[in-house]
Amino acid sequence: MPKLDSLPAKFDFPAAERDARRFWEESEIFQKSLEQRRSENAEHFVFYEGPPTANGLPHPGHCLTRVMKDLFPRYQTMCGKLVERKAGWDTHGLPVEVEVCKELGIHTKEEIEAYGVERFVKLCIESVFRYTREWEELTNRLGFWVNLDEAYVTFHQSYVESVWWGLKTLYERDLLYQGHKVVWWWAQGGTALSQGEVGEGYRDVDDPSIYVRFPLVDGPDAFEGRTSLLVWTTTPWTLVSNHFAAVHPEIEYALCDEGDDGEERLWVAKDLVEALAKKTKRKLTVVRTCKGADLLGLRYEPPFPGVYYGEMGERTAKLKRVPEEASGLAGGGATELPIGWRVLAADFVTIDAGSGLVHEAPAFGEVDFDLLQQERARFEAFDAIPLLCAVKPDGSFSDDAPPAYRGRWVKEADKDITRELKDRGLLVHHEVYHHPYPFCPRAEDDALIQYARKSWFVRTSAFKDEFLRNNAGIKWLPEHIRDGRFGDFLRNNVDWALSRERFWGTPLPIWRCEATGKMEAAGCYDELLAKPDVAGTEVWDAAKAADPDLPDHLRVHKPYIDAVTYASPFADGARMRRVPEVIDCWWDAGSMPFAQWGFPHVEGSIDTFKWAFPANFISEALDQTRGWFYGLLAISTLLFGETRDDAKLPAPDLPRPETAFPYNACIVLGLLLGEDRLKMSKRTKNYREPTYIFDQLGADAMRWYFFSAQTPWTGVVFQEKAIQEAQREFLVRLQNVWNFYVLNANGDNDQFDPGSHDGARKGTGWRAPGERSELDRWILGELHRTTRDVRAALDRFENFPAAGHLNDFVDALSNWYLRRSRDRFWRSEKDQDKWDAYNTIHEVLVATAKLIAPFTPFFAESVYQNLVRSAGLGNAGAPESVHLCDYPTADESLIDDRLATEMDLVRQVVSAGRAARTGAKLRVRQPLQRCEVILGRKEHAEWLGRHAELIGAELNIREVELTTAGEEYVTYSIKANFKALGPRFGKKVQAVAKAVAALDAAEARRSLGEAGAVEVEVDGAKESLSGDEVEVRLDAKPGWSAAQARGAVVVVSTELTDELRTEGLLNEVVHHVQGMRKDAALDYNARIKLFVETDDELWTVVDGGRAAIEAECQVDAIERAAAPGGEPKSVKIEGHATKLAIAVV
RNA sequence: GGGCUCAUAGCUCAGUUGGUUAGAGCGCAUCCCUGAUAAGGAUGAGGUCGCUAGUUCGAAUCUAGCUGGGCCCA
Repeated sequence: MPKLDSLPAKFDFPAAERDARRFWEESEIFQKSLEQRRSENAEHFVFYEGPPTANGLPHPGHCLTRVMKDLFPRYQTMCGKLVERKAGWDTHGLPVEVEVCKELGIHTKEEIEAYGVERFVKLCIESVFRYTREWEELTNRLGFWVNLDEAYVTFHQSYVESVWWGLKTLYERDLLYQGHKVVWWWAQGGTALSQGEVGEGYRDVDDPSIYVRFPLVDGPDAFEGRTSLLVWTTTPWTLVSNHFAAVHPEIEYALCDEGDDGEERLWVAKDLVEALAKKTKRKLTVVRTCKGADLLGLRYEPPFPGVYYGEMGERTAKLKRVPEEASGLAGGGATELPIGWRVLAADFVTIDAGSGLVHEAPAFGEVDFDLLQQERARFEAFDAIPLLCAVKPDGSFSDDAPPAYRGRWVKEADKDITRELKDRGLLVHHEVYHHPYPFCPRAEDDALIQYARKSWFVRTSAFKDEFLRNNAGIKWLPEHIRDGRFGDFLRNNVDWALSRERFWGTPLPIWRCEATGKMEAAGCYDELLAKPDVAGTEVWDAAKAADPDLPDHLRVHKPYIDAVTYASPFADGARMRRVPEVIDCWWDAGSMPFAQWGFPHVEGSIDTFKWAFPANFISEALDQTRGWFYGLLAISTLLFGETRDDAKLPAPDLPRPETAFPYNACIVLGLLLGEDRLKMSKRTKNYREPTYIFDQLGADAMRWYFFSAQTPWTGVVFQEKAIQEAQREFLVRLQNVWNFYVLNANGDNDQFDPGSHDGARKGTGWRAPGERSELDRWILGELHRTTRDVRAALDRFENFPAAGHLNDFVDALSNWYLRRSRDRFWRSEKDQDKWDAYNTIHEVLVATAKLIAPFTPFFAESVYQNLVRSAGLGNAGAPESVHLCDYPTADESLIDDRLATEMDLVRQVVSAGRAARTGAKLRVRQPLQRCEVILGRKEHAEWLGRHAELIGAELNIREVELTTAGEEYVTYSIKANFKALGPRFGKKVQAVAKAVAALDAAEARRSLGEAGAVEVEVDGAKESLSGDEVEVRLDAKPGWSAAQARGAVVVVSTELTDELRTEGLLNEVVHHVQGMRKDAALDYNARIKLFVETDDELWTVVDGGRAAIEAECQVDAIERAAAPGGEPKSVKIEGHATKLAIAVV
C-alpha cells in the first residue's frame, strides 16, 4: 500500500479548494486555530475589520482588501498569537436610503415621509442584508478567515448604544455643538452629502458665466453717468440673495470709461482690463487705478433691489469698539456700518478668471459663509447681519424672491435671470463656462448646490496636535501616507460635521427642552427609560405587537426613538424631545474599536476592550484615508487619547497608549483598475467577476497574484491573464514538484516512507542533513534562508518581498534541485543517496506547505494533507490542518552562504556555456569534446572542479576544464569599484578610477592573487587597493565561442570529430522519434517498430547506433524501408533528407 | 485652482541608505528536453529610467521647474 495518497492526473485547483473548504468547515479548523491559542493563553495580535457596506455585489477590489486582511492574521496565528477576527457590517447611511428610494421609485424626503418612515426604515434593514449572502460567499471562497457568526452590525442596539455613549461623553465635555454649515446640498433628496459622496459625483458641465453691473450708490469719483462694479459669477441664481461684493485688498483695480459716450464706468481688476475689453467687445479706457483695499466700504445697489435691499438697504448696525489701527479694515473709524451691499476684502478673490470682483451670497458658498462670519464678528451683536437666503431647502426660490421665480428650481431659473439682467441693462457679458460640478452620485441628474444648514459639529480641530502625535507613531505602508495625504488632511483639520438630516442612521442622542431649548445627551436606552415621566415607548411596543418579526434593534432608531419624551428638568411641565438628526455613518465605522464590543454597556466589554485596543494591524484601500482611517484616529483620540477626561470614562484604568494609536500598522491598498486601465465599472464590465476567477483558476491564484505581483499600494490593472501567469509561475510549478515526489515515492520500486510528522518514526534511510549530499544541503539551506527572510518581511507587514522570496525558492527547488536530482529518484538501486533525496524533498515540501499557508491556504492544505495526513502514514497525531501548525523557524546553522554562492556560480557557468553553444549554433544535442571555464578568482576553482561532471552533463560536453589562466581566450580589464572607493576617496575617486583603469590588468590580477592588493599612484601618492575595491573583468576574445558569466568565461571547443558528429546525428534521430511518439500520444512503455528511408551515410549512422536508438525509444526493430501504412514524416537531419515512420508493435 | 502620488523594455511591474553593465514575468525570436509530459527548461533581441536644469567625484534614485496620468480636495 502506498504511503502517500496518490494525486489526480491533472491537479484541479478549484476542486481542491472546494475540498479544503468543506474540510475546514466540517472540522471547524478556523475555530480550532483560535481555540488552540486561547488555551495557550497566547498574546493577542489585534486586528480590526473595517466594515464593508454590503449593499452591492463585491468586486475584485474587495478581494484585494480581504486577502490582505487575511494574510497577516493567519501568519501571526501560526506564529503563536491569538488573533480574534470579528467581522463587521456597515449598515447605515445615505447609500442605503437611496437604494430603497430607487426601489420605491421615490426621490425626496417629503416622499419618504409620505411613504412612512416606519415602513421605510424597515426596508432599509432588509436592503442592507440583501447582498450579505454574496459577501459571505466571497469571504468563504477567498479563504478569508473572519468570524462572520459574531459580526458586529452598526444598526444593532448594542452598537448604537456604544456610539451614544461616546457622543454623550463628548457632549458633556463640550466637544459636541450646533452651528451653521454650508454643505453640498442635494435639494431633491433633502440632504447634505459627505465630502466623499460629493467627490464621486463631479461631472464636466457647461454653466453660465456672467459679468454683471453693480451700480455704486456713492463714490469718490465725480461722474455724471453711472459707475458700477463689474462683478462675476457662475451661479446667476444666487444673485437674488446677494449681500456683498468682494475684492482682494492687494490686487490693483482700475476705473474704466466704457466706450466714449460718457455714460458708463466700470471697476475691474487692472490686469484683466484688456482681456475683458476683448471679451466684451467694448472699449475700456483706464481712468485711474487703486488697490482693492481702497475700494472697501463702497456701497452699491444689488441686481434685485426689491428683494432684501429695499427693506434693509439703509439699515446699519453698531460696530464693536476696536482701536482703528487694530481693526485693519477700512471704515474702522466708523461706529456704525450698513449691514450689507458694500465692498468687503477677501483673500480668496483671484484674477485667474472673471473680473477680480466677486458677488457674495453667504448662504450658497463655504468661503462666502466664512466671510460673513468674519464680518459678523466685527459687530457688537453677532446676529446684526442676517443670513440672506431666498431659496427653500427643496432648492426652489422662496417667497422672498421676485414673483417670477418663486417655486422654481434655482438652476433652471439661471437663464431667465440672465435674460432679465440683460433687459435691465445690468448684464455686461454672458458666456459659457466649462468646469467640473458635483451631482448627486445616487441620482445623477440632480445637480448639488451649496446651501447653509444648521448642523452638529464635533470639535475635532481642537485635537489637531494630538492627532498628529498619534499619527506619527503609526507604521504606514506606503510610508508617504503619514506625512503626505493623511498628515496633510490632519493638519488642515476642521470640525467634524456630524449630523445628517436623514432617516436611516444612528440617531443623535440629544434631547431638547421644548420650553428652554436646553439639552442633554443620553448614553443608552435604559438611561432614557430611567428619566422622569417617560412617554412614547408604546409606539415601539405597538409596532412590535403588530409585526412580531420586527428586529428589536429598531427600537433605538427613527421613528420609534423620536416618540420617546420625558419631563424636562429645566422647565416645569415642559417635555424633552429628541433633536431630529441622525449622524454621519463614518462616525459609526470609526467607533468600532469599542462599539464592536458594545462597550461599555455589554457585560465584559470593558475587559475585552482593554486587550483589543489599539489594533496591531488594519488595512483598507486608499479611498479610506479620510474615511475610516480618519474616523478611527479622531474618535479614539477624542475619547481615549492623552487629553481624555478619565472622570467621563467607565474604567479609568483603560489603556492610554503612548504612540501608534489607535492602530500600529496600516497598509493602504491601491485602487484596482479594469483591463482598460480605467476605474472598474459595472456598466462597462471591464473586469472579471471574482467568482469567475474562482471557478476557472481558484482563489489561491488570485491571492497569490495580489501578494506577489506588486506592492499592495500600487494601483494595479486587474487582468485574468496576469492571475493565470502568477499561478503558473508559482502554484503550478510547486504542484509539479509535489506531484513528481509523490509519483516516485509511491512507485513500485521505492515505496518510500517519509516517517511520522514528529520524527518519532524516521523516514526510510533517514540521516541528518549534515550527512547528506551537497545538493540536499544546498536546498535545505535555501529553505531556511527563505524561512528567515519571509518571516522578517511578514513581521514588517511586507507581503511583496515575502512572496518574492518564496517565488525564488520554488524556482530553485523546481529548476535546479529537482532537475539535478531526477536521476537519483529514477535509478534502480535503493541506495543511501536515493533515500537522502526523498527525505530532503519531503522535508522541504512539508515546510513549504507551512510557509505558504498564510498566502495560499487552500493549496497549502492540499499539500499538507497529502504529505502529512495521508492514511498510509499512520500519522494520526499530526496537527489536523496546516493552519494549526506553527510557522517554520529558520535554523541558521543550516544556511551555508558559501555553498549558496558556489551553487549560484555553477548555474551561471552552465548558463554561460549554453550561451556559448548558441553563439556557435551548436545545439545541445550535438556532443562536444571539451570546454574551458576560466575563472576570474581562484577561490572557487577547487569546489567548482568537483562539479565539472555536472557542468559537462548539463552542456553535453565530455571534458570540462577549469583554469584561472586563460590568456589565450580572454582579455582582462580592471575597473574601480565605486561603491567601495567612493566613501574612501571622495572627490579623488575619479582620479583613482583613472589610475586603476591605466593599470596592466593581467599584472594587477596577478598582484591581487599573490599579495591580495594592488598599488596605484594618484597625485604622486601611492595607494594600496584591495581586491574588493577593484573589479577584474574577463572578456572573451573574439574568434572563440565563448560566453561570459559573472566572474567566469566559458569557452567551448567547436571542433567536431566524426565520432561526435555521429553521436549528434543519432541524437537527432532519437529526438525525432521521441517527438513522433509524443505526437502519436503513445504510452511510455509502448513498443514500436521504426522505418527509416534515407541516404547511405545517415543509414550507416543509424545502423551503427541501433542499440542506442532501441534503448532510448522503446524500439523493437529498425528497418530501412518505407512505412507499411500511413504517411511517413519527412525531416532533414543535418542535410540528410529522411523519412521516418513508426508503428506500434 | 490646491495637496498627495505616479511616469523604468511592446505589456504588467520590481529597483533597499546615490556607486558607473538598470532587473523580473508575459509577449516575441531561436533552441533544448520528451519518464514532472495537455508539463518543463535555455538563450537572445528589446530601455537616452517622461522632459529640462541643478546638487554631487558619481543621479533611475536627491532638489526645482515643466509635461502627462491617477487620487483627494476646491
